Amino acid sequence: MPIRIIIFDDNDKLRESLAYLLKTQPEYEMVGEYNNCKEAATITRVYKPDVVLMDIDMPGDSGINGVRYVKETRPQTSVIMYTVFEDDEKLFQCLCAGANGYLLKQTPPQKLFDGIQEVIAGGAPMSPVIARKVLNSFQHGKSNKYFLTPREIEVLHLLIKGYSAKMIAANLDISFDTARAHLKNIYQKLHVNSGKEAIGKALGEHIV
Amino acid sequence: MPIRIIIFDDNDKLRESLAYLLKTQPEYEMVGEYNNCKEAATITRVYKPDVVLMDIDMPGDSGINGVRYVKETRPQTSVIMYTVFEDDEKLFQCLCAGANGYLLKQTPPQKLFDGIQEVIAGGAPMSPVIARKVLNSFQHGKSNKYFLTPREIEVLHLLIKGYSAKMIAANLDISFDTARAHLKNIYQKLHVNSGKEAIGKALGEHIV
DNA sequence: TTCGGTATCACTCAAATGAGTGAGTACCCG
DNA sequence: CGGGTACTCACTCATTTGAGTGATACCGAA
Repeated sequence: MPIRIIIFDDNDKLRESLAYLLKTQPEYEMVGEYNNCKEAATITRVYKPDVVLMDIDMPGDSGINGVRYVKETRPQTSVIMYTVFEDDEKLFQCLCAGANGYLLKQTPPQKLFDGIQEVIAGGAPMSPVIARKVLNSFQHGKSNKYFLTPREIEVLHLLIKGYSAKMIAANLDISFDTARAHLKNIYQKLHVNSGKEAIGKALGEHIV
Repeated sequence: MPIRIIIFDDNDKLRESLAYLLKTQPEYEMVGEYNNCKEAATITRVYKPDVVLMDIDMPGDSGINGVRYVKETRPQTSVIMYTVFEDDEKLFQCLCAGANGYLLKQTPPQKLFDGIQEVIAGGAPMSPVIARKVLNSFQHGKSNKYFLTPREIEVLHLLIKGYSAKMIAANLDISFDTARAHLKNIYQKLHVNSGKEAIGKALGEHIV
């Protein structure tokens, strides 16, 4: 059974030649090509594609919204971004919108075919420079610019898990008042005045 | 100039056969292989490898610490995790520690070679299932599987910012008790029983 | 029109929390 | 040895919070 593919790209020449290229391969079936993604939801619902190739820069709704339309309508459809942008902002917006792959337009056709196969197999094809950016985004290690002591970090971890002072005391085998003392010190160091603020700050600034 | 490679893996048989395999390729130079990563920092400083293949499950320091040692000592060295684990926890710990790639041990040799070339070229080789996990981690698509109402989402946002019930009431221009009523409903829907837990759950599960 | 959901508000009560103050022990480092 | 830091614990006090109960008003769907 051929892989059903739809392309959204406002560059007519590129889109058509890409469609032509895919049609020459027996394992793919082009079920649609569009120069905008306004109707992406309807199109997806009607044609049930296995794979969608989505450009970003299109008139009207951008491809970032296009991803949302497709994934909200039919989550099992794999969406591969196919664009010239290696801009961080757009990249992460696409990923957050649920894109399953991200290939730059400089990708040679054979690699594009590989990517389609990979995404069908449950993978996530990415151009090397993109994959690197994605992994780099994880390297924001705990800074600890607030000079929390080891014990305070332990307490903060439990606090983030939603533990009350009493539970923290029991968990660390210290007295209730000691747990509260640690919490007070943590709040001072983080310049907050409640556990809720501390949790927000800790999670937001990746302190832990 | 050959690519200088070091392997850390406590499986002697696998490590040695891998080293042998790499030695047969003229473009690679094996400059070391170790069954633990205790001295990874020193080894990295002395031998200046271009690429490090790092297992996770090793006696003593785990490969996750190994990544830290290598990247702290010599950031320009690329570290590729090479392991059987596709466990989420370990995966993201490795990425946060600065790994530049993540290949499962089931990867055929040719793909491993490709991965080494890719990482040298500035890419981030990942096994398909890993790449998919990584991209999935970005899909903060507000799931709202807890059926929060629009108003409750507003309240939750303020709660996450550390606002007290009184502040939420003032901010939304509603009474103190109404704000508390919304909070109580939110806690019920999230199956928690404190604001701290709600914040933890909301941020942890990317509800908002 | 009735029913359900949402949003609003009020009251009570026990428990938890934040803030302040003080103090003892242990350890490392100079 | 002395000083600093971390960790521990106790007590008070006002405020906040979670939980329970009940009520009113609006709106859209059945």
